Amino acid sequence: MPSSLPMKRSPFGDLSADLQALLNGASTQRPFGAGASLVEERGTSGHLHFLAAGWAYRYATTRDGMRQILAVLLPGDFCNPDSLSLPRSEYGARALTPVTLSSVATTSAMKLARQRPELMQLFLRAIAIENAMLGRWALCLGRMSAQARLAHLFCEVAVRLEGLTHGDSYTFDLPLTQEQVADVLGLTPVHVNRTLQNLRAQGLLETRGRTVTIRSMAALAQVGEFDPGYLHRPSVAPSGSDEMDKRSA
Amino acid sequence: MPSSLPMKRSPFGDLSADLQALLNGASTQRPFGAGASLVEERGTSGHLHFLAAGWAYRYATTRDGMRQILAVLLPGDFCNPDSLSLPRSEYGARALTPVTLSSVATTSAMKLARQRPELMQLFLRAIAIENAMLGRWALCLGRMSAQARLAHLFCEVAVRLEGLTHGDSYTFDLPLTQEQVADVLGLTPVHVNRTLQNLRAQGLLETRGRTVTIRSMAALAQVGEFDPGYLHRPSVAPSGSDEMDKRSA
DNA sequence: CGCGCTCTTGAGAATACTCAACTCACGTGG
DNA sequence: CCACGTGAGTTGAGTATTCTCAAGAGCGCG
Repeated sequence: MPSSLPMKRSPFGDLSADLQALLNGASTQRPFGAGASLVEERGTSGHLHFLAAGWAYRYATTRDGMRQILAVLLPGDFCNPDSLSLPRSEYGARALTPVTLSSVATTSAMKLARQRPELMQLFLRAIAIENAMLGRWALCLGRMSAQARLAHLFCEVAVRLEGLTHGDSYTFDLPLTQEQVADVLGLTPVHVNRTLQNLRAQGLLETRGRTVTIRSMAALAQVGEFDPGYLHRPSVAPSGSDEMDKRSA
Repeated sequence: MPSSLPMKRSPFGDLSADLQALLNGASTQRPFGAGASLVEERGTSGHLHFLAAGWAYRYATTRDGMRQILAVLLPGDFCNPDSLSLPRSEYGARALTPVTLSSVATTSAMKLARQRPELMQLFLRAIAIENAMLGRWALCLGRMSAQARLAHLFCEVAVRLEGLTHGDSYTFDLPLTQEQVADVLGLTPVHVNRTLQNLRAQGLLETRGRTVTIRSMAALAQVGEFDPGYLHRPSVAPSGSDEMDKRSA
């Protein structure tokens, strides 16, 4: 049931004409409820899923059921870009909020991509950015404190949302429970709770319900060693000139 | 200085004719000594580097100089596959042993790839596999014990080397110091040392100098929750039928 | 022979975890 | 309208894993 897409933008710049065509032409667009499974861990669905609306996450689990969230997915992200070249998905994906998913058979996507180098390059770029984000996250998991990881997460989400910034302060809704945040950070929910209280006590953050307010992005970025360059967003200065961390908490 | 490549195989299957052509035609092939910097962190070299011989690693660092190794690179791997679509590299790469590097300007690589869909798909697949490996590693860093991470690392390297297996036992040379292993695992060298002693005491491993012997891959894979499927190697059964973990330590 | 690098060991400390209980907000049904 | 149940957030106390600092042993190389 092709229909025109709500998304005009994506993290890869404006939604390219080719991608629009692919999604409008060959895709089915479907809603899912919060918590729904969008991609099966170790599944072989053969479909590429584009998150047209809503939040989701990618995760992997250990044998004893512990979960690591590998990515928080925002509108305009692909749920499983690697499905284009790998037969099976190594991770699962679930909806955090009600979502709208545009799905295309990977065969159709690749067929069009072979004809349109621009689309192919968009795919390549999408996976490369996933890579940069995962690499950055591995650095956080392996080498940064709980507090720094939490700060980094908030900074990243704030920047990716491109929320309206009032000066140096950002406000947004984060549809993640502390337990889910713990699964992103590789921590326990209890420890996330206490770390969050630290950040609040330092005046870096405020939370009311699911609404997060970053008091000073510069200060929080300092704590989380956050430099937005790795996101490769057109809207962010290509780095090198870091106006961001000239301040301290 | 084009010359014929020593590599006949790569992790992506036999080295495709197109890749051979690219590397033989437009590339410069250069040797580097152990420890040499192959890719600059945050650099913008504009070159794709193919590791024709030797070991290397990809890494990222924190502000205070701590290092996380993001990938161990073996012959046949690309050092920086994302250079194809991203202008700046988020990580650095260094040689672990003396290496031979085949380097191509990313513009040349992409130019050829636009003409040869097979090459483009090889690139896409290479990045997708990087992604799968990084995702798996994030799971290890976030949710697995020091012992499990170490076991996982040994299993992964053994499988990727495709070393000759004597029954269930693997032997290979690992040109990593314990400090470098610590940087892979997100641990301190001291703790790596002690964890290694644990694995040895359990009879899972032996080490003599840089030579590692995995006594029982099945048992070690059990400890490290290692399932080779995520490597997407042609030589490994596509998973589903796991003959690997029917045994325990 | 001595220097440097890696590996090893010890002891104490920090970070993060476990278990358990309690609060709070919210929605449902009696 | 209120009792109840549920899920999320919070708090406390004790524990475990991992880190830090420090020093010593082994080994290769100049």
